[in-house]
This record gives sequence, C-alpha cells and structure tokens, in this order.
Amino acid sequence: MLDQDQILSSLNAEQAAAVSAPANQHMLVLAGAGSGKTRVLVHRLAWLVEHDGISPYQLLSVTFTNKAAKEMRNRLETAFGMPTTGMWIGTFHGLAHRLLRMHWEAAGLKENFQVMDADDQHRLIRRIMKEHNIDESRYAPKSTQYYINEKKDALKRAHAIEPMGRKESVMHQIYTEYEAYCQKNGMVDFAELLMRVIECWQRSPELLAHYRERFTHICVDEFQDTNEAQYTWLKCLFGGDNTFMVVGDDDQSIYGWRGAKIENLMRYQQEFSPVNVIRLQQNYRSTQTILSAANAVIERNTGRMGKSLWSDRGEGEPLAVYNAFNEIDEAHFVVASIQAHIERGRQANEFAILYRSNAQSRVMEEALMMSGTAYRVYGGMRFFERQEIKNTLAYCRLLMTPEDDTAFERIVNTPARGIGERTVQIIRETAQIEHLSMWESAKRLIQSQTLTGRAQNALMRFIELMTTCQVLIDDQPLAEQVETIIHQSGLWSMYQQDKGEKAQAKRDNLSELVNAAQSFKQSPEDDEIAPMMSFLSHAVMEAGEVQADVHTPAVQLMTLHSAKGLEFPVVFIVGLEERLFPTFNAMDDPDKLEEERRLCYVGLTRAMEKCYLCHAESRQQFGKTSLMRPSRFIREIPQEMKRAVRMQSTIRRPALRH
DNA sequence: TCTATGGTGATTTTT
DNA sequence: TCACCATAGA
Repeated sequence: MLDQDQILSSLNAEQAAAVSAPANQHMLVLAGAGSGKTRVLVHRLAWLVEHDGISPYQLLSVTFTNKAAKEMRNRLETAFGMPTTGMWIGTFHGLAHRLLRMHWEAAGLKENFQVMDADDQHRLIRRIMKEHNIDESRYAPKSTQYYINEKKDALKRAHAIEPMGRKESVMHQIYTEYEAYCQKNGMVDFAELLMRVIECWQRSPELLAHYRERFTHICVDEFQDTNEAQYTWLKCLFGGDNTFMVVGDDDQSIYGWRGAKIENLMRYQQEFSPVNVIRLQQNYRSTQTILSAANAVIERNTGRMGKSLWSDRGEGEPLAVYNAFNEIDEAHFVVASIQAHIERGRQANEFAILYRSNAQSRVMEEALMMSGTAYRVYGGMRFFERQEIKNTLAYCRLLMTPEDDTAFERIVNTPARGIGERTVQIIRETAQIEHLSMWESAKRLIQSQTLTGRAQNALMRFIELMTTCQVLIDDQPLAEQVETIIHQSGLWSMYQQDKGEKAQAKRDNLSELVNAAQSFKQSPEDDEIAPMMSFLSHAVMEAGEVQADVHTPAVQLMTLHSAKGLEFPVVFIVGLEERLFPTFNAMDDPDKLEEERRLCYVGLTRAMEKCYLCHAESRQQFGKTSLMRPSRFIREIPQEMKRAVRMQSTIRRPALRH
C-alpha cells in the first residue's frame, strides 16, 4: 500500500485538490480532454481508503462503458494494490442488472429474467406489429423502438403517456403491448434495467436505505452523458449523508441524441448543493496549437460551464488544412501523408482517420488497401452480435427459458428443417389465443391434427432435438454445454456445408464462443444462478469489440463518436464540409449545431502532435455528386493556427473517377 | 426452402 | 450508390 503523500505526489495542484478534498464534500470535477480525469478518479478512491479509512465496501464507482470500468478496477489494483473485491465498480446497466438479480422479487421480475439487446428488441417490436396488422411501411419498427427507448430513458411507462396524434397513438399502443409482453415473458431491455431498479427503490424504502447507508462515497464518470433515468438512479442513492464526486466535461457531451442531458451537470450543482467545483484545464496530451484551435472552436458555444485547456508540451505545428478535389483525392492525400510520415519513422498505429459517418470509411479503406497500408476499422459488428453467435445463444436461451419466444422464432427453422413461415404462424397464433409460449403451443400442436403431416413431423423432430439437448447438457460444465448445443443444433454442419471464407470465419467464431464460455468466470454474487444464465447476460451486456490481430500496427479508422477517450499522435479529420460535418440535420437547430461543434472539439483534442483537417469540393453521396462547402468549423479556427497544404507524395494518383 | 429481383432510404450508438 | 428488406417464382 502507498502512503498518502505518494498518492498526491504525481498530481498537479488541481488534481491534488480534487483527490484530497474533505470526504464529506460533494464535488464536480470539470475535466477537460486529456486532463487526467481517470487518474483523479482512481486516486480519489485510493485516498478515501488510505486517508479517511473508508472501506472499499462502502465505495460505488459508476461508468458508462465496460472498458472504463475494467480500466478503473485494474488501475486500483496495480497502482495501489487495493483490494477491490467488495467494491462496486461497473456500468450503470451492469450495476442495475446486478441489483435486479439480487432483488428480482422486490422488483416484480421473474427469477430467470433475460436481458434483451437492441436487436432482440427490434425483432420483438416487429413481431408485435405483425400481430396487430400494423403496416411496417407506414410505421417503421425502428421509430417505434426509438420511441419506446426514449420514453423509458425518461422514466415514462406507457400508462403515464397521453399520446398525441395518430402516429404516436400507434407507437403508444405497441409500447403498451411490448411492456405487457416483456413482463409476462421475463424480458428486460437495457432501459428497463435502470427503470426497474428506480421503481423498486421507490416502492421499498428499506431496500433503498440499505444501499444509501452502504455506499457512503459514490463516484460517477462521464457525467455529461447521463440521461434522465441515470440521473434519477443516482439521485435515489443520495440519502443526505453520503458524498458524491462526479467527473465530466460539458464540452464533450456528444450523446444528446441518445437522451444524454448536459443540463444534469447544472442540476447536480443545484440539487447536491453545496458542490465544490474543480476545473482540470492542464492537458497532458496535445500541443498548445492544437488546444488553442480546439478552444477557439468550442468558445462559439453558448451556456458552457467555462474551461480553457492549456499545455506545456510546446507550440507544435499548425493544423494542416487540405482542400481536396473530391473524396477520392481526399483519401489519396491522407494515405500519401501517412506514408510520408512512415518514411520518416512513424508506425502505422500512430495514425487515426476520424469521420462523421461510417459510410465515409469505404473510400479511405480502398486507398489504404491499394497502398498496402495496414488499417483497422472500428465500429463493425461486435462479437456477441454476430449472426452465428446469436443463433447459438438463442438455442441456449430457449433451453434455459422455454418461454423465450424471441429465441424460439429465431432458431425454430435455423438451420432449415422444414418448419416454414406458415407453420410458425400457426404456432404464433395458437400461443396468442391460448396464452402460451410458442414452445408450449408447439408441443400441443404436435398432439393435435392442426398441421399437415410434413410440418407436424418437422416440428416433432425439432421438439425431440431440444428435449435431447436439455438432457445432454443437464450436468455439463458451461463450455461443454455450448459445444453440445453448437453441434446438436445442426448449426455447425450448416456452416460446414457452406464453402468459402465466410463460413470458415463463422466456424472460427463458434469455436471462439466455446473459448469465451471456457474462460467465463461467474461473479461470486451470481452463484445462485445457473452459469449459463450469467453467461447469457454477460453476452448481452458486454457485446465486445472484435479484437482481430491487435498486434500488427495499423492505421485506425473510426467515427468521431467512437474516438472519444482515445488519443493518437497524428489525427486526420476528414469530410469537414457543411451538411456532412456539421450534419445536414443540425443545420437549422442551434442545439444540434452545438453538439456537432462539441464533436469537432472531441476530434481535435484526440491529436497529440499533428492534426490534419480535410474537406472535398465535391463528394459522391447516395449515388449523386454534390458540391460541398468547407465546414464552418475550419473557419472557426484562427488563421494563424492553420496552414493550407498540398499532396505530400511525388506519385500523385489521378483523382478523377473512371 | 432457396434465389433472384426490385423497392427503399440513408448520422452518430457507451448498454 | 449500395445495402437491406420483402416478395415472387422455381
């Protein structure tokens, strides 16, 4: 264990002030980009334990991503040798899930409730719409999904909503049905996790009192990203005696469109008053020029809490602005510049190409591919979201919870076994009329004479298959269960029949799933639950990036959104054009425009040494060529911080199409 | 049940 | 343009 002086020794004055503030004082740490906020958070927790004699058992630390939660736990253990077993560190959703597993009864859930991901939710909504004969082309399931999540994030149940107009009435009706269906079948979506816990606490004050007393110190990361539900969740835990430290940056709030409320920062200041506000403005990442440019852009926003980053890393170079002829020319410029840097000794992994929308990656990829530069695109399909993985997990789910109709529908005919749409429809209808699960009605149907002989046979074989599986996996360890299911279900042979790299990749992923099950460690609090149930929840909540060959250095391609929290020596921000970035939708909405500006600020502050800004005069969009005007964000950077540049390579490729 | 074809519509996505 | 669907026909 380190002593108190050592905890403070590596910090600057503001960081030290935040870390060593009195233990009973609420704090708001406004942490600029690259100002060491995780450092402050971790050191604060260590300080509370060391200096104030707080037990880790009394600490609660909330983050948004699993990655951030993992990093925090790691750093506490490695830097301070702090035992974190009794400490609650996790994401809002992860912690809520844990609470619901412990208090499922008080929360009015089934013991074996299942967590749905966005895809499951989408399928379920579509199914409900079909059942009610709602025309999908007139009412997009996606908008209904969005509607439901928006309401849930704002803690609004269907019965508490007065729908306005025809369209909302339809969506509201689906919401009502959806709610009832989830309750009946023990399905819980992401928003529900938080909402349930809040309702449960509000209903059982003794339960809430227990957690209020237990968690004397609560830390929250990325507070600017909290939505209504998350704020209320935290507010519930505030009992008057415990102390909060929230860390955030109003200038980096870029998830307003997902319900994040930047106002929560101000609200926190009022509702937890008095709050000690500390600003971390020294940046340890970028050159002063890059920071001045970022400051100049973000200063245009109104209603900021006020902050200005500075650095002692020297002036550095001006930002390079490239005016491309079109998006292909832009990509060639980026690649040529990267190669010029590499020739001067940089590694491929020191570069990031950031764009507003994923569609922009394609042209970049083509140019990188042609030049033979290694690259990696972030934000693709995640491991547990892949089709073959979800199919396998659906078998697992159906075996664990036969009432899981979503799982049933997904795999009843995957691989194809002669149970067509007509048969499924009959099962669905029977289930609806008899108030049964699809699995139950399928079992009944094979006893009756409702189906044609062929369909009845196929269905019978499916039910036998599942029953056999159930017996086989009964006392197997988790990984073997998964393996049994992959083979018994016929999924393995299905992907074996398909030739080509795609099928091979799918088989590899299935093997990887067995490995994931093998190395899955059930958390000790979950020991009451079947390992498979924990594993399924884990799969939903930690969908996991695909970490393909992280060892070869590669240029990183990602959206500006997914770059938040990362840093790179050299950053290219591409497509800086009006109606692309800022996006067309933000053009006549001042609030959206400010969010775009914050996104630009996030992008600029990713760069450590060198930042390139690119825009094209014309760009192919949706099959049409449009003329583009340079983004206002380029103009908002003072002239003396920028320099116009040309193609860096001697082998200039023709930029014209065809 | 599989495959071909045509219509549609198109940011950002921590859980 | 292109990817994702839903539907029609084999």
